Amino acid sequence: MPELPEVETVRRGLAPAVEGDVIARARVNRPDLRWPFPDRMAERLTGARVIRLGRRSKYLLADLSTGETLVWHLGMSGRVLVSGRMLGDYVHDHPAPAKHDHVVFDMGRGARITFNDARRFGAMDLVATDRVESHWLLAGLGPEPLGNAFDEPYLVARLRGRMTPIKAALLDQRVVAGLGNIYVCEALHRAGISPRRKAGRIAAPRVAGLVPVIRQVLAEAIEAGGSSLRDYRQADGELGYFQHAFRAYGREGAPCPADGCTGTIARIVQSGRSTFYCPQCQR
DNA sequence: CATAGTCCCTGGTAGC
DNA sequence: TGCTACCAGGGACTAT
Repeated sequence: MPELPEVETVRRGLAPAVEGDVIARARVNRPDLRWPFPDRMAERLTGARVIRLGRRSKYLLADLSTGETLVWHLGMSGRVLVSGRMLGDYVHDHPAPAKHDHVVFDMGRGARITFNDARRFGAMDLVATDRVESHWLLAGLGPEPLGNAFDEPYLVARLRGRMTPIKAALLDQRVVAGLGNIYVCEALHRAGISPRRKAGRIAAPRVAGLVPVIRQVLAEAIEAGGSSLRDYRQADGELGYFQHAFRAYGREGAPCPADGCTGTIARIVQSGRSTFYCPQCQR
């Protein structure tokens, strides 16, 4: 799935196709993804104007003229494709209907938005716009890593006393919202911190050092249009290219790219997921 | 509360 | 165009 940079890339690609436009017709091809869709979702979306397309963590948030907000998660394998016309320009032909095209929006200005999600871990819900922040999926999320609330004193305080490995702590969306397996591995590699170290046992200055590193790696990934491994694509169908900049993720057995390091990237499993790191320079 | 493990689902790939 | 095992970007739920 898309982690924060991928969702932000999708948001940027989608916004010009939908903001200010009306959902002329919403088609919902099945009753659920991870959870049942809200009652009468297609009817509630059809005719609504999209005021703004925002993002919180890995969630897209489409504020509608009806006073509701569409809360949209792409899960692990969710893809969003824009076809037809965007801002008066032809993007490309509508794709042939494909397996796992679960929700399709035909916009008034001629864009078509297709949400395809093979694994169906994605989700959509509708909530009153003035209560988005208390939606059950969003209420417990920690600060945005690129926002002002995520700073060195916050992270140090938040991890104090925690016995869980730093890898798991950074994946915990209550600590910081939007990091996933790839960018946690990349941030820890850049910071020179072992993913196995207990979060609360890392010297405060080193924890503090994670803050700018996390910001930097996310910013670079957004700049690159995200990382394309299997499913992820930008909204225009193009691949992101940050995967070519990975220093640790997916590089088991390859030489560590850190300056002066002669180590080899290793793969271990932590809480059931792969962690890639350099045992030599990440301590 | 914090933590670790399981499960949801499909599809791609490696190995036989 | 065989079969099987394993792996995958998330995260809620359960048990301890």
